Amino acid sequence: MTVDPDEPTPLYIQLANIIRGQIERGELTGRVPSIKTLAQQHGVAMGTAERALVILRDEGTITVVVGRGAFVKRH
Amino acid sequence: MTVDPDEPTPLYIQLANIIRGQIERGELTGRVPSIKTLAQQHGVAMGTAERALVILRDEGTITVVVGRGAFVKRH
DNA sequence: TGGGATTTGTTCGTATGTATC
DNA sequence: TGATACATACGAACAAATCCC
Repeated sequence: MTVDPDEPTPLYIQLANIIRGQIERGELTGRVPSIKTLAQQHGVAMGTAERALVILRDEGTITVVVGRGAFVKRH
Repeated sequence: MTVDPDEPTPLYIQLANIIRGQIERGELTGRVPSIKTLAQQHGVAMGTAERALVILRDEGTITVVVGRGAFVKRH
């Protein structure tokens, strides 16, 4: 499951949706892959991957620590 | 009043603060200057000015319409 | 103490897309 | 049609925080 440039939905929103889905299904726990890794895996720019993390952070799905990475929040 | 690159506060936040202040003091009503104009006036990149508008939009200070511009919200 | 690697954050410039006038 | 304006995306560079050795 990855991003589709032909979809009308912006790439950074698509990527946020994908990651959120993985978290909700329990496929992704603990540490979220780095921005660089996410960008490479999905074929997008790092700036685009970063925007996806901002969405997930703002909605409370993950916590982000500069220099360490992003982590899935436990409720 | 403009932005200061030597301040630790990010430029896009400084710019958002400046515009919000102008709105609160009644110095800025109706239409907010375009992203291009804001960028030129404050000596920042358009991407930086755009991020400032996103902040003001997300906090409900302005409304943004693609192709038209940004507008101060009346309460 | 220090240096290097990793990672997120900010900023710039540019290009393209989409909507409005 | 053309001009204007916001939105998305890319690539690059640098800063700041963290971690490990």
